[in-house]
Amino acid sequence: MMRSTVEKVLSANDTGETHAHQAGLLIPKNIARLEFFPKLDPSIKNPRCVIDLRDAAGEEWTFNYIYYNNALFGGTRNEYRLTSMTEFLRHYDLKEGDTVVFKRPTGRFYGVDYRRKHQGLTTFPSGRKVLKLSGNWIILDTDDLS
DNA sequence: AGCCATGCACCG
DNA sequence: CGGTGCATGGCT
Repeated sequence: MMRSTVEKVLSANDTGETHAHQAGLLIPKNIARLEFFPKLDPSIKNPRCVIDLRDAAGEEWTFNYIYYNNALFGGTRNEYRLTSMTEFLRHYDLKEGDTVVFKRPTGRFYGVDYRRKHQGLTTFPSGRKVLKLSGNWIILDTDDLS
């Protein structure tokens, strides 16, 4: 399926809040499989490519998209990452729980955007979202809040 | 599968 | 020499 956008809720490690000097976010395999990002050749070790992006404010960024795949070469790694995102994450002060949105490129540039975490937004095991307000009021079905 | 963590190389 | 990212190991 050719989706036009993908997004990920940032982990603490993604944003650097755990003080891991890891600088980027882990891409879940199901997103990698969409081939939303360029396909990386698994026959070579740690294949990568550069991704040019533009955000809603018109700022341009360059991330690296890497497939750490040494598991296919006798090691233990088998995961995708977008790296070199520190500048972007700091520029918008993105934290754990915030969401980064990627839009399929029209020309040379992918689109990047972000959405702040709702304060008090939680997700029930059923997948239903709940926004807690003051005074014990809550809002159910928060799809239209985005 | 996903997140947390780190030794070291590189670079200002 | 301090900050950053690479490449990898470790834990859940």
